[in-house]
Amino acid sequence: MYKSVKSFKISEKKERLKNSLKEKGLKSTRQRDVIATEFLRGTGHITAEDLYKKIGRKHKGIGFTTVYRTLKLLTTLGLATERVFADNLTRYEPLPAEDHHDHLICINCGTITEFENMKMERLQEKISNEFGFYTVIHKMEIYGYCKKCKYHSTEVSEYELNKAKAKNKK
Amino acid sequence: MYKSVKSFKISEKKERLKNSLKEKGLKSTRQRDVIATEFLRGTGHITAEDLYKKIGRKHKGIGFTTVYRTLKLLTTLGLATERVFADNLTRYEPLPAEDHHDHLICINCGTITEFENMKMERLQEKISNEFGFYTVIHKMEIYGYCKKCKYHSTEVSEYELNKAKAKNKK
DNA sequence: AAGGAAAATGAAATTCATTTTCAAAATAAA
DNA sequence: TTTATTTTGAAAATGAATTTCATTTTCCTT
Ligand SMILES: [Mn+2]
Ligand SMILES: [Mn+2]
Ligand SMILES: [Zn+2]
Ligand SMILES: [Zn+2]
Repeated sequence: MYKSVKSFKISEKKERLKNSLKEKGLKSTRQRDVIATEFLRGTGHITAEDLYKKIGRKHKGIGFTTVYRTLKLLTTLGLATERVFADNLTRYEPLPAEDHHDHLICINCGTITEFENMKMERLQEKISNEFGFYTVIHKMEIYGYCKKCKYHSTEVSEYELNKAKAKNKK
Repeated sequence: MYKSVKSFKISEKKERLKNSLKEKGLKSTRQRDVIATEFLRGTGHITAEDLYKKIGRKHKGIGFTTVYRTLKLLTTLGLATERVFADNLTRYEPLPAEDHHDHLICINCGTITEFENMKMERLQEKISNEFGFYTVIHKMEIYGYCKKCKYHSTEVSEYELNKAKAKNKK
């Protein structure tokens, strides 16, 4: 039977999750399976809140707390990573991604584009060394207008708008 | 009378503040003067909370809210800028600084070191362009162990410790 | 299969930095 | 002064993140 590359990777990760759980004396549950599956299927950069909503549409009775805790768990187990961009929300993306990467973030439409640049990595390391630093992680984000939004930037930024909405909600 | 370069710059900035206030129909107050002075004297990367405490020692009766609002005001007027590092606290530093700069942050002692690297700036711009982005700002932070802390990292991170303290306070 | 210990769940409560509210005080123009 | 406008600051509100705890579920052992 045909199997896409992506679904293969997902099942591989789910296998890894299952093993890690057993190894640590933790339990496999319906909730963890649903949450992990839905999360790993996604394109990443999702908040616990949004994943909770996404799941809520298809599956009944999975609480926000469990989604939140499962994302934390996946992070602990090396299957996810946390990202905090300028809107100060904690987002998660599946790991291991192709490789280390940084982000371009559109302040109009919120689109997040990933990039990887070895020259940049080496330069960062060089700078770090110059100051006698030992680098653990780095964060590199470029904020601006994406290709699509570049020429329409007289409108109110949807990204800013979302922040405003988030504030006014309820 | 002798005047240091730095105090000259501070009075220059305070002059600018005074003018901006008048221009916008805002008022000059004792609080704003004290807060601006104390802030501009500092080395930057200070939270509203810490500036409030620092001021509290010398001057009586300046509320946290006013410190908070004055830092926001200075930011609006282009005399300060907000920075949010991995501990998720909003810090402020005087502007205009020498130039645009990025940060090296020690995850052991919390020391923040500034650096400026033109090669890095150009490379970022190049990457942005490749994706058709129009760059507005960028964020580049390197987290690791500083020169001092590099060889003592078996101890509990003071940076982490502060986060813990912050949590347990009260 | 039961039994039982340990872990997981989820609604509700808590935390904590940030932001807003509002009544009283201060500022500055007339 | 007088008066309109702004500022102040204590207290309240906000909201995302985290914790609590009673109940339920898992899964290991008889
Ligand atoms: Mn990413
Ligand atoms: Mn700085
Ligand atoms: Zn866009
Ligand atoms: Zn250090």
